Amino acid sequence: MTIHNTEIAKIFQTYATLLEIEGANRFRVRAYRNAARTIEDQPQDVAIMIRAGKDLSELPGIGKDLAGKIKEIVDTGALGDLEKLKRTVPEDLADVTALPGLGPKRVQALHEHLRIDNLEDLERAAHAGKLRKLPGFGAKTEEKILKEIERRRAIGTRTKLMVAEQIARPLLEYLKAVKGVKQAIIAGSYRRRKDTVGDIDILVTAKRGSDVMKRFAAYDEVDEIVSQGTTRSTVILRSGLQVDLRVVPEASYGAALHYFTGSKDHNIAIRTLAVKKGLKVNEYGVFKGEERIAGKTEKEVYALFGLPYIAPELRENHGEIEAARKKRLPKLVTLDDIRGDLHAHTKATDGRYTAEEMVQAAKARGYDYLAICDHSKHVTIAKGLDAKRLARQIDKIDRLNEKLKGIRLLKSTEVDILDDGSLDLPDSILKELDLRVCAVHYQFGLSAEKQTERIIRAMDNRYFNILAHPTGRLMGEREAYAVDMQKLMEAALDRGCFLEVNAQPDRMDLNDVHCRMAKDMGLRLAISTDAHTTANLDYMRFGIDQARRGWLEPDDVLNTKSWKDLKALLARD
DNA sequence: GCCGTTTTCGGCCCGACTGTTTTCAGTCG
Repeated sequence: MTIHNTEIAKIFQTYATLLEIEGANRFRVRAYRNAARTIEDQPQDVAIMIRAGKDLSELPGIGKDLAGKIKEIVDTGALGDLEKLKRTVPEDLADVTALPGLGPKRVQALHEHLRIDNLEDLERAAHAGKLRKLPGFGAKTEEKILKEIERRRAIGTRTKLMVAEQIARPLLEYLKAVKGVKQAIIAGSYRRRKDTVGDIDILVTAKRGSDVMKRFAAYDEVDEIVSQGTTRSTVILRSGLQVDLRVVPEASYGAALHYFTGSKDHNIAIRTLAVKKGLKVNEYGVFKGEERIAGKTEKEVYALFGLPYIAPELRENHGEIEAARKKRLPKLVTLDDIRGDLHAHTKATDGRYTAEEMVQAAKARGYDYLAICDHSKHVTIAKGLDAKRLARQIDKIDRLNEKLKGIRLLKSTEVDILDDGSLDLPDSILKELDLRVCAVHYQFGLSAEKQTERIIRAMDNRYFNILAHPTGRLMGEREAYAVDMQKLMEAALDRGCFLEVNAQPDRMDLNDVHCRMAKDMGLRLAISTDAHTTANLDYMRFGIDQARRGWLEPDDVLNTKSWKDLKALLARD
C-alpha cells in the first residue's frame, strides 16, 4: 500500500495540533506544520521518492528527524510519537481547535477542567452552560461556539473559485459604490487564483471618516458579523462564505495588497529578507526604523528588495523569490495567447449545441480552431459515438469547414481508455481524425500501479495525443484516482503525447502543482474547457489560472500554437 | 524541529480584534 502525501501531511498536522495543546515549543510545532505543507506540495508521493532512494532531508523544512518520521509513516502507516501522544491528548481535540476562537490554550483548559475530548463533549457542555464558568471564557464565547458548530454542520470548508467569484464580485461592486471608497480589490487566495478559496479578503482604501465598514456590515447577504473594527471586519455571508474587509490609507495600498494577497509563506519569505536588510514589512509599508520607505504600490515594495514585480499566481514561496532575484521569472501565459480550444462536445453526445453553434461561439472568442471531441461508445450514458456515427460526424465537419471562414473545426474524439489500456475505437477510424483526446471514465478504483500501467499502455497507441482530465477528480465530490503522475508525464514525453489542463471549474486537473511538474520536465500541456455548451468556452480563463500558478509560459501550452505548428507537434512518427 | 554569504546555537513575521481583563492573553489571518 502506498501512503499518499495528503495522509502524511494530515498526520503531521494532527501531531502539531496535539503538541500545541500539550504546550510544546511553538517553533517545534511550526516545524511539523511546515513539513506538512512541504509534503503536500510535492507533485509526487514521497513514498515513491523514498523507494527511489531520494534523501527527503533535502526538502525545505525537513531535517534528519522529520525525514526519519516520514519514512516511519510510509513503512508502518502511522507515527509512533503521535499514537503515544494521543493517549494523553485525545485526537479529536484537533477538531475542536478548528473552531474559530478556540486555540490550543483554551482547548487545553476545556480538556483539563471540563474533560472535553471532542466536539460532541463541547456541544453538550456549551448547552449546559458550563463553558461560561471557566476562567477566560464567558457567555458570549459559549454562544459563539454553539453557533459555529451548527454552521459547520451545514456547509463544507472550501469554496470553488468560480463560486467564490459569483459571490464576491457583486459585493466588491457594492463596496466600490460606497462614498469615500477609492480603491477596492479582492486579495487572498482568490487573487492568487487558487482552485478553491477558504474565505474572501477584500482590501479597500477610503477617505477618512468613510462609513465603508458600516456599509459592509449592512450588505444584505451578511448573515453574521464576526468582528468589526475601524480597519478590519469579518462577516459570514448567507452562502456560508467568510469575508474579511480591511481598510488602509492610500499610501499603504501596495503594502497592504501584498500583505493580504499572501501567500503566508511568500510573505514570511519577504519579511525574512526585510529583517536581513534591517527593514520591517507590515501591511502599512516597508519601514526603516520609523520611516516608511515604500508602500504605495506592490511594485515599489518588491523593488526595495531588488526584485521585479511577482505575479500573484506565483506567490507561494515555491522559488519565485529566487527566480525574481535572478531575473528568471516566467512570462506567464495569458488568455490572449490562446488560439483555440482542443476539447469540446456537441449534441451528438452529451453537449447541448451543434458543431456549427459551437464553432461560431469559438470564433466570437477570437479562436483559430476548435476541436470537436465527442465521447466514444463505451460511455453509454453520454450516447457515445461508435465508428459509424463518428464517420458521419467527420463528413459533417469536413462539409462545415468548407463553409467556415477564419476558423477551423478540428476532427477529434474523447475516446475512452478501456480497462486493458486499449482505446474504445478502432485505429481505422482514429487515423481519420486531426487529433485524439483520450480519457479514463471507468475503473477509478485501480491501484496507482495498475492505473498508471493502463494509461501508459493506451499511450502506446500511435493515435493517442492528449490525456484528458488526467486525475478524474471532481472537487468536493470525487477524489482523484490513484496514479503515478511523474511516470505518466515521462511516458507522454517519451511517446510524443501530451496531457490536458481541464478548465472545468470543478475539475481543474491537472492542478497547479502538476502544471509545474510538467513545466520542469519540458512537457507541453493543452488547456481545454471540455465545453458542453457555448458558454462553457469561457472556462478557459480558469485553466489559464492554474497554468499560471504552475509557471507555464505561452510556449509551454499547445493551444497557443497555430494549427500548422500544433499539427507538427502532434505528429508522432 | 529546522537552519546558517554575520550563526552548529539561538534565533524562528507582524498587527488587529475580542472578551474578559483592569492592562492583556489568546486567537486569527
